[in-house]
Amino acid sequence: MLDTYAVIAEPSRRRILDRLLISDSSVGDLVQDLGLSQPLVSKHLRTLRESGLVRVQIEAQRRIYSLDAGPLEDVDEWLSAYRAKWNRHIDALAAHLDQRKKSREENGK
Amino acid sequence: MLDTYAVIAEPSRRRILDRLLISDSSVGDLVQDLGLSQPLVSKHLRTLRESGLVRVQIEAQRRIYSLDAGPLEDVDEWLSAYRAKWNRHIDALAAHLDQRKKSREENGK
DNA sequence: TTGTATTATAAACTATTGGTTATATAACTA
DNA sequence: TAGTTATATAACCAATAGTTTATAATACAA
Repeated sequence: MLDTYAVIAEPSRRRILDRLLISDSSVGDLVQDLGLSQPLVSKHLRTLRESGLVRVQIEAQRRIYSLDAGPLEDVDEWLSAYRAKWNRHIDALAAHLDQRKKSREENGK
Repeated sequence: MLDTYAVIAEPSRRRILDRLLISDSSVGDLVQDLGLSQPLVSKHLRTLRESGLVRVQIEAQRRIYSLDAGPLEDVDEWLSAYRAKWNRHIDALAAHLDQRKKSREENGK
């Protein structure tokens, strides 16, 4: 079984998740909207199901899939340690631009 | 070339990033601290370098690697759309617990 | 220059995975 | 019941990726 990181590494699976973010949908809906083959969608849905990112609800012959964002929280938590870093990056950029601006102003003086 | 999602899907690479979060370090440092083979570390560092997540600084025979969290911002942005969902999940849980508490209080009354 | 450290690269192997095609399963419909 | 719709599964293929072993490249030290 794939962990959450591996599951979201696959572009088609992210597209499926993004689609389910809009609304619950059947396999057929996903096939239509994403332009993927039905077996492929079913296969991706299986791994999404097994990793706990989606839930199924049987409705006659259809399976209605819905999002469960829960597992993504782990990824978010891991990312949080890095958030400070790229903010620092932005801060550095801002300082740099600020410096340039200051220089220009002084030259224009 | 692997995209950011694929790069962080690999556990050893996440360990390398986590290590670089603490301090810049040479390849040898990483090999020691993570207990991975030197060629493996070098290979992972290559993909990390190519995806822009680390930077190298040559210092004599050593290569000092440092973190660049920038690319992780894309992942964070993608995740942000889902944040509301798991918050809703937490809200639902909170509401549930609240309900239980209320019930207990009423029973105790 | 010769030897030693440090790191990168090449080659090869194995396992895994995304994808397709074909088929089975199950529920609805006429 | 027979046919149709919706989905899952199996078998297979091609490509890729992680890992190891062996070797090359580069800089320092004696």
